[in-house]
Amino acid sequence: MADSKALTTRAADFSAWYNDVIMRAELADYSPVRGCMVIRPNGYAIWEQMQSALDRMFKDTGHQNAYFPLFIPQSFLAKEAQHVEGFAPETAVVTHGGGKELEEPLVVRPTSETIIYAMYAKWIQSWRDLPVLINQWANVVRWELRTRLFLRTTEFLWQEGHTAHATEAEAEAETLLILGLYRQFMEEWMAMPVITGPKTDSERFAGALRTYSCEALMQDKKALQAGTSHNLGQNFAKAFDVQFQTREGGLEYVWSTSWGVSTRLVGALIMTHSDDKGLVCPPRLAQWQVVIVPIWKTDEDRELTYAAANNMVKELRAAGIRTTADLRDMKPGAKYYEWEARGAPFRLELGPRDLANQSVMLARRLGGKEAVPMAGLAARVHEEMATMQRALLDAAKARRDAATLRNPKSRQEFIDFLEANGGFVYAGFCGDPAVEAEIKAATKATIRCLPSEEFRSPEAPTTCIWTGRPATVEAVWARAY
RNA sequence: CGGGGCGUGGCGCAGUCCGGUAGCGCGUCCGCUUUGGGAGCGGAAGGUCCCGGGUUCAAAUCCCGGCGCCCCGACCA
Repeated sequence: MADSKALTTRAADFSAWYNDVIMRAELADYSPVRGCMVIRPNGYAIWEQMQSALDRMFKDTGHQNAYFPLFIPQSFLAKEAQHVEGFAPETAVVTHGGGKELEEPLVVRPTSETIIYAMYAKWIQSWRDLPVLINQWANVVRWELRTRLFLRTTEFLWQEGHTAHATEAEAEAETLLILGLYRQFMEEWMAMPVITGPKTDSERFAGALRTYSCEALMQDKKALQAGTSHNLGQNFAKAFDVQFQTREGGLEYVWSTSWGVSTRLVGALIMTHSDDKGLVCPPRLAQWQVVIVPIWKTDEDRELTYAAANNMVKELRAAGIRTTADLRDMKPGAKYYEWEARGAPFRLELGPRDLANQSVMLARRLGGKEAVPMAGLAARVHEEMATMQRALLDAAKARRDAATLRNPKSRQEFIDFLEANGGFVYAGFCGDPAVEAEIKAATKATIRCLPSEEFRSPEAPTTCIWTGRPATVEAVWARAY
């Protein structure tokens, strides 16, 4: 009985477990359209929490939201050579509208640089118009060959920031500012530690000068690119003729950036924290931080516990805690299992015994149950949430660090670690793209990023792990999603 | 596109090898009893067996041809 209701375990089949968690928590479902998913209310609620936190951060740093069209004239994509090369193979193209063949096919945006720069060319004339700091929340379509719920779907939701600046230095500062915001969001809200740094040329965004990313490690020890921030240099400005008059009277192309995170973050959240009972969601992103389950036998107790539960909802909500009471007519045990699968951080069990004691049973999603007094409950819950938020980040960091190898002594140690353990490997790299490709072919591992200073090893590697030639940089390898 | 698996009430499956008029579990609805870790009993509703063709007295089952989805690779936020 219990077995048939249990999820596939992580140890048995990580990818089946991942799908089970999503289905059981009702985060998403497959749709009638291949590769496209339906984000169900429980999943969308997490995305909304992510959106509101990120949106606040963007606005606090001077960005504004806008909205650009879903359709892009096909010729626009072709204006930037690398961009079209990177995205043309995975675009969906509209050839007919209103029953007639279109004069020029319209591409369903895979990303919006091109149409946005077409507009920036109109809007930007003078140094006084800069910087332009715009973000949009949108859906995009990329015709991926193989899809996975949240991690890679044909259509996905994201935000894409597009900024234009007067100088190269300002553009670089913006790129790094956003990278920092992403990192802050991932660590402080998602409780997901990341390493940051520039990508190698082969992993760079199509059309960018430089791409920085946030890289996280999932519980199966595979890496996931969680967010990217691109310094586009003047590439798109030149392709779309976005010029401005400088303070000195000259004519120059703007320096621009773009950056984005997507609903993939929901997948990252799941694979970072969840367990064999289902979703584990950090309190700061949980739809319901507290779920109250009343327990009763008689009609009289039912009245009393429901009334107490409703009062408790009011009290906790007034204290800024997202709280709901589960008043369905089900056995309490059934509700416990359900809310655990859905990832509610805390459950308050409220029965006649608790009412008599003026206390309530607080059950933590991470384990442990204890009676706590009703007086001061909100303050207690706030403490518990802060503790859980910290515990999740610490645990994720510990898992990542345990799955990290620095400075392997030999090529064989490098290979063995990736084969046997997985995880991140920090090692020296000669910088040769051909070597990077060879390592990928041999080990399936790619360079996730060239780690920023704070992540680098205390002693910089001096030789390339693959060739033995002098290392030009330290790189982080992993098998990735 | 290569490899694997699967298409049967809302969901999960059995039945397919060896053709004989569709079954189980969960869920749903009604009633009674239950409710501090996945409730019990009784009753009820609900199916173009993915699609098209063929063989046959007879096809979920055999044959041919399609379509779709999932998983594993190559490509990618």
